[in-house]
Amino acid sequence: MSDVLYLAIVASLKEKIIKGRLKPGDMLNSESSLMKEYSVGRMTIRKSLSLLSNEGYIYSVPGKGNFVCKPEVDIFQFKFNKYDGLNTHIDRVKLLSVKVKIPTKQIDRILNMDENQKVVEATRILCSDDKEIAMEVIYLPYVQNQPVIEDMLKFANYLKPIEEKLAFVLDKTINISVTMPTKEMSERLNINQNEPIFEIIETIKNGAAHESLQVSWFYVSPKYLTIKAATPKDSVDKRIF
Amino acid sequence: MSDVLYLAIVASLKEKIIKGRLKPGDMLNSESSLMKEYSVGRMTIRKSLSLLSNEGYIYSVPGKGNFVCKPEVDIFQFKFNKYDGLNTHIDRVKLLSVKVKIPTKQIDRILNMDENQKVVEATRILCSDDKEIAMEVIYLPYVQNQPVIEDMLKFANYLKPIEEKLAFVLDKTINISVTMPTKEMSERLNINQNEPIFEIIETIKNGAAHESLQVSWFYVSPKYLTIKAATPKDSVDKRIF
DNA sequence: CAGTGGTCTAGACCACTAG
DNA sequence: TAGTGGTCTAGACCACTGA
Repeated sequence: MSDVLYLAIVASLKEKIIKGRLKPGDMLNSESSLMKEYSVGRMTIRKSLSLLSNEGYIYSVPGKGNFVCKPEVDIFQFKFNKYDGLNTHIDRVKLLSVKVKIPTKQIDRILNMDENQKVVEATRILCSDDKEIAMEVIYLPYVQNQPVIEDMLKFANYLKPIEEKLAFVLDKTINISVTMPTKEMSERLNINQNEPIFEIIETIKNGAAHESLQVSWFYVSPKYLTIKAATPKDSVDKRIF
Repeated sequence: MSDVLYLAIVASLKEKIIKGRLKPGDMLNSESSLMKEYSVGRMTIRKSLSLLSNEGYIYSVPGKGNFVCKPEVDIFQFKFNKYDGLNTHIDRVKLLSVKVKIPTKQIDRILNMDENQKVVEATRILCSDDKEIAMEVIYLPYVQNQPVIEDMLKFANYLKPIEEKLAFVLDKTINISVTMPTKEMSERLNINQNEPIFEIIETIKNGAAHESLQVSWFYVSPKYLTIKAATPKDSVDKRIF
């Protein structure tokens, strides 16, 4: 198979699992048995088991042994970005309004605000090729002496610098649902009032600081968005050891 | 921090990355430097680096060094199953029709069928609490002398046994979009013809055998489905070594 | 060429599990 | 008590990189 010992062992064990000779819940042979079976040192066996574990095939219980996982077949992954993930390219942003408001209870709960802290509410239209294709309402905590936020909000993906800076600790969640456009939306986005639109609620948090950065409501016609998701592949070739 | 050496080193390096003292693209100190820096053996350092690599913080280039990743902030993960992932519970299935047909070009391409092979087209209604809430059209390759497929299709999640058997090699993809119901659907599902519905196209393949098992069109009202997705957490506590 | 990461071994001690 | 996996060390050889 492979000229790398631990990969050959991985392939061999994986085959046993896939072919069903090892079933979910079954215990693998002990590491010392496997050492003899494959005529290798312990660390080589452990490297193989480690790879299988990372790929979701097995898990280990200290003092007992290594076991085949009960597989999960309903996990999907997809890549999505409001600003460059649509079927068309955003080339202009119209900033409709920027207001400082007292947050509603819902916003307050989501953003986990301080007492009496206000929010900035920004409403924007995203355009592609001079057509208005999406609308979003953004809420972010208002901090006094903030840098000129309005200039910032004129950029479609104004969070990009922050995202790059905080990338390793960013927690994002999105809720995707469907509604009918309000009158304003249907006029703005030039769609029929009985054509459905996606409603995507996105929250962005700094997971390390447990601090909410933003929540937004994003509306776009299904014309411009399809969610394509797939079961994740084995995390290939990750460095172990 | 931690009484386990490699975890303490992971935490230390992770902090440097999060705090920005190590930026994307930067090279980490070499393994031998890190050995001296933390006063541990090489394998301990490598175990730490391995964990960081698995969690997407770093990658390594043989002959050069270990580098901080350019982070990916737009990957989302969610769990979804047509049959137990809705806002309500499916408790009955009405099998409307099962036909053997010559596949359309689209189906033929998706299922990658043999010449002249036919498909089974099954149409089903999924009910919850005696309301008809979802409709699906399933296509699967027709093989002669097949076991009584109609009995099977009366079970909502009739693929479950196959999924469990093939779990480790199953590739699923779903496309989520939105349309308006056809006349039949709106009558069947008792929804207004100008209420939108989710259209979910799912393909299921055996990734090991490169064999397509099924493709289906699934229709459900947004009332019963919201997609909730989030950025994946660090793959916690995976066994390495 | 020296330095880097990749693979692999042999051996050690520990905490945990089960009979 | 014997066996299991978890952690850690010291040392070896390799292929690859860049000066």
